[in-house]
Amino acid sequence: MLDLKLLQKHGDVVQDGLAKRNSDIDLARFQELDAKRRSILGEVETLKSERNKASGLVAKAKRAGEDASDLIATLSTTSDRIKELDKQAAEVSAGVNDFLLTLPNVPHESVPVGKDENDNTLLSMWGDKPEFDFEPRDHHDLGVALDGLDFERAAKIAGARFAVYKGWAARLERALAAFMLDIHTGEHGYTEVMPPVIVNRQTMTGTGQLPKFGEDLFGLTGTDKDYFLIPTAEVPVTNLHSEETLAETDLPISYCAYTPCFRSEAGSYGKDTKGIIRQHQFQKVELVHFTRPEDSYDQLEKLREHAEEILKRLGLHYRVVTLCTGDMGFAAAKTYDIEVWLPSQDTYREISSCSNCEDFQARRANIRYRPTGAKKSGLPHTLNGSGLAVGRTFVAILENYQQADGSVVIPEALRPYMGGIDKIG
RNA sequence: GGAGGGAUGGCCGAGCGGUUGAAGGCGGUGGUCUUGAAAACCACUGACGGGGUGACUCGUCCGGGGGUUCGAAUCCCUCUCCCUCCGCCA
Repeated sequence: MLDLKLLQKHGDVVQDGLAKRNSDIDLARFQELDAKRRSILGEVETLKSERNKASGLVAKAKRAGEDASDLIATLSTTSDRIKELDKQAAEVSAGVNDFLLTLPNVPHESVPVGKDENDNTLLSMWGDKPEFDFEPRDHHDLGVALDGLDFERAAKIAGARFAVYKGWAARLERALAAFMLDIHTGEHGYTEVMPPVIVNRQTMTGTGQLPKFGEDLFGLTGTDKDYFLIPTAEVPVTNLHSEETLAETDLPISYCAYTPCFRSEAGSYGKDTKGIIRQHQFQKVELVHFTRPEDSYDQLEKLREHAEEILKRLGLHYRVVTLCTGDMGFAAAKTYDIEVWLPSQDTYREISSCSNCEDFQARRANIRYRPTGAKKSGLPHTLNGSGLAVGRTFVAILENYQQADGSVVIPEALRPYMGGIDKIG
């Protein structure tokens, strides 16, 4: 959510930011609504002030045993008017709020302006493409041939876009998660968190999934609760501190969480239908930071480096791109995507997305912090990034480490987590 | 699932329908005293939003929402969460 004051005083800045995001939202309707809200509020607050004073007089009179029926009669009228105005104010405020909840974040000034993913800019590259003296196979065929991935049975028990991991594959998934968590908690200073993967509507609204993107989510039916499956651990972990005021000395707070993620993948029919690149359920290690506003862009660089470190240790070739204004997510002010090389597709695919949401989510979720010595509290910045998407890391390992005989070599760093084996197949 | 009990400021804990934003205590901050510290004593100490350069001022908030009333922390309804007992269960 954007700062109401920013919209009131610098609507042009917001309108400009929206334009860069290819949004055609018109702020005029908002300005009108907000002016109405403020005018009603001014009137009703004056009336309330009068009512409070008169109420005190009634109390005084009653205590003195005097008659106050005249006063009470006057108050009755005032009170009716207040009720009416309060109701109007609530309606208009709800309208203002609903509108605010649909506005995306304003891009940071360092973000390249562009229309879509073709305008993203290359930040860096690491490693080299592996060379094969044979035609590399894709992870789907490798996984099936090595009896690790079973799509047919997954389709039987659940449907399309699900997979069963068996034997070495299940072990590899678990090994990758443990490997990532150990590095982030042991070397990068993160605190591991295991949150609920089912959350309520308020939580989904806090990070920005709702009210606009409900079609991307799985909701739970057959219960009178308003429950949703999380699309990323960013949702429960960022909301961990919703409705709280943190001390400045608490910051930065850094959490990592390994959770399943659920996405309906509405509107992606026909995309990545083969294999486990795009699933309804996948596992991810997520990194989440709460920082002071002045520290958040330094923290974004660190966050990106933490995610990159995993790929370096696994020896996987990747590149980093800065997302342009037109390609960024709803809540982000700036985003780096880390893309890993996939030989079968002869291209780079997203394996991590690291974003600084600035105070956008903090304002929605009412996460505050109090600068040391300050009277007023402020809004911390929140950041999140994958570190990494485990399923896609699984894919990258299979494809990049495959051998001519159809076997797959286990990267050195991962062997302790795989019971010491150095090869699958 | 059944029965009962709760939710008040950073924490504990009072609170007759009428100067109660809320007693008291703890904690915190400042001060007095002291060589220093502790103790003791004194003062200050909630959040959010609006207005004013400022001293300041107005409004809202006692788990959430709704209702009764001139007036609600206090009465009624409802929801959520927590606790105790029974049942079921990993």
